Amino acid sequence: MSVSFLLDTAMYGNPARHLNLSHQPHLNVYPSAPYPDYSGYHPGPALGNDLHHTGSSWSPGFGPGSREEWPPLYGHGTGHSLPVNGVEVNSIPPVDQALLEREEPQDWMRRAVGPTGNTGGKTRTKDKYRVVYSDVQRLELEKEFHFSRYITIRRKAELAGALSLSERQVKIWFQNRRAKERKMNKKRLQQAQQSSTSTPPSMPTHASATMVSSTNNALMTDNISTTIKEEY
DNA sequence: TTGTGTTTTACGACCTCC
DNA sequence: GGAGGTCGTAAAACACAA
Repeated sequence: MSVSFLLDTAMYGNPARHLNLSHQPHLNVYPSAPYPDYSGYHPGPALGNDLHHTGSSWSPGFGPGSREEWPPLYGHGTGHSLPVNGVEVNSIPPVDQALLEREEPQDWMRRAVGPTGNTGGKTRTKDKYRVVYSDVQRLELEKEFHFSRYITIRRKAELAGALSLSERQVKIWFQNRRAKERKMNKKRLQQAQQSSTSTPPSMPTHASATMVSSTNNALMTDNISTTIKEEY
């Protein structure tokens, strides 16, 4: 349990899951929910613990084109650090695998996929069908996602290095994450339509308002791909 | 426990763009 | 042709009610 709960409750207001931080001390790195409102995410004071994302708004335009000009996120010799609760802490050290991994997923990944990406046509072993990313890995991926739904080549490489994931894993994660968001938007839209047909028109709630906003975001994503590519 | 529904990784097929 | 997009899906991991 996990980041998903943290993020769900933080961003989606889903109380269904429970987080036991006492067993995951490393999560103290992120003691508070960095994204109070997922759909209506507005960077502000709440993002004080997210240095590399400050100064930009998470808008349907998905951030400034200057994103690539930022220094590498973690431990690339830049001395970059993340402020936590107003206290500067060292960047998440790539060498601290205990924080990054519940296990050593990359080991079996390398075995299963191999340097060429395939070992005889079957890429999934029966040992482990898939790995479970660590809380830190997922949190950092989420943070990046909330900055921009489409990760650039450079950021993908940086993030992969910082999180001990392959670039392919990062790419797939972003694809799955976008799919998740589309799915949620679709669900919200259906619920809104159902409620609008079954009940008399009423003032839009915060939820429905954010739904529309979020849906618009999703609808706009078709144009984002080209926008991001232009950054390269 | 266990059964069940949901979420999370990972992939293949297919499409678009350069 | 390669890279990366969506879409659909498989199966592990997980949450939770009974």
